[in-house]
Amino acid sequence: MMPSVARIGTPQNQRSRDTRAAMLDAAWELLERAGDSEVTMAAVAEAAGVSRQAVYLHFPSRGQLFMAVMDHVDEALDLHSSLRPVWEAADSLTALDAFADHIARYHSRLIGVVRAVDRSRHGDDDAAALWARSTELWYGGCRSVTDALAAEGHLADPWTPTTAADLMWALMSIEFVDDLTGERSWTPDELATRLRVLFRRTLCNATED
Amino acid sequence: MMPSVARIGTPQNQRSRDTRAAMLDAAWELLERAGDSEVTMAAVAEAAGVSRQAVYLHFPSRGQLFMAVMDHVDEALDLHSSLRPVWEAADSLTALDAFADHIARYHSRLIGVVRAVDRSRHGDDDAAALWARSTELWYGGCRSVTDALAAEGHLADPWTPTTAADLMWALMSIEFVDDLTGERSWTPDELATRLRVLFRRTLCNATED
DNA sequence: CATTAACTTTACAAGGTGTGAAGTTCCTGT
DNA sequence: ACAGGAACTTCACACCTTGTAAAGTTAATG
Repeated sequence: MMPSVARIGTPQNQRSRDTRAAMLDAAWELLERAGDSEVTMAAVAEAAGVSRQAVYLHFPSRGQLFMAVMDHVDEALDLHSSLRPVWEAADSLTALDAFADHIARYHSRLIGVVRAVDRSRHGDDDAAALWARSTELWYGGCRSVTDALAAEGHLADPWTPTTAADLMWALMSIEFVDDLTGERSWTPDELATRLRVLFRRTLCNATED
Repeated sequence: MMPSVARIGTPQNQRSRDTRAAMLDAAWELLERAGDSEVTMAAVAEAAGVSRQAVYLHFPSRGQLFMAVMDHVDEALDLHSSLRPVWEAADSLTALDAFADHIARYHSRLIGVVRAVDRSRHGDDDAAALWARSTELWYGGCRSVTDALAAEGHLADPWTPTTAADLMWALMSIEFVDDLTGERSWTPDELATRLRVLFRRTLCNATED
């Protein structure tokens, strides 16, 4: 007989799979609507229509819940298809534009979740690990684009593939996107257009096509 | 006889002024060194060499303590002198460069404090008010620069004084500065140089002086 | 129809914020 | 010199959060 702790996160019958999804949806909805300090385990449980303890049957801690929400959201929003135009771009300048679009349109929908993971990353080692993994992934995307830019001779003067990737990575941070789409009320489309301008002018040699 | 609550924040004799400063310094030091969730009232008290309750004699809440630290830091770091080159610049392009320097050199020293105020801004109405005031001030600085750029005909095509100020304001956010100086290990000087490049190329017509 | 996973309810420990009140120390003014 | 009071300490408490524990209930499954 397995100890009950081994079941956490992997319940076996149908009933629980629904409940787990309900919890993730509830947490997601709460995170996008309220500040993450208001998204307590009790609030998530109530929004999902279960008891507070039931949440702990699926997620060992608050931080791990948020991590699961992040995976859930990546799947629900189809991260892979949002990035496809970047990888399938014919040339690096097109990839750069596609990356600006990805940041503006995808990241503006992750604000609550990513912020929650960020804030629970101190003290929760698993959340810290997920954060590191995400950061690496995101930075890797930037780096691919800047490497391509450099290879095609588009990278302008003071920049190296590394420093250019650093900048792009900082510009895809949640706070940056949230400041502009939230506080300054830019629409995702406006953000996309202006990020394209920023990337092309700041990082690339003047070709203006 | 005044009720004792009216004394909070304005003690009257010498002994307490020293203690208050010690608390502010202790909180500042802790905030720059540790994550803000570790900076508890007890930790601040211990670092300042007083009891936890003594902190409440000077600051009614954790949020208000952080607000006071922010004022304290602005004074200690001489905010006004850091901004002087911006206001005294002969032309708007020089002001823009000076603003990039200010962001890189000044904001990189505010990271812990500003983040703490940001995070205690939900639930603490006073912290929210201070945040709004700071935001307005910072945005006002950006707007002055972009207005000057527009007046002198330097503002490039898609930008208006408003949207350019929005962007500059987002680029002076703590997270952006922290991502680059912390995670990506840019020095403040490197950040200053690269922000100048970004601002000049993204926002200004090509004059390249 | 017995088993068992999933869920509920209740209880609790630990640690944070903020309030309250009594006691101590030391400055200050008369 | 000494009374008053401001600043601080200590102890105690209410309330909220996370996370653990255990016993009871429901319902799917074999």
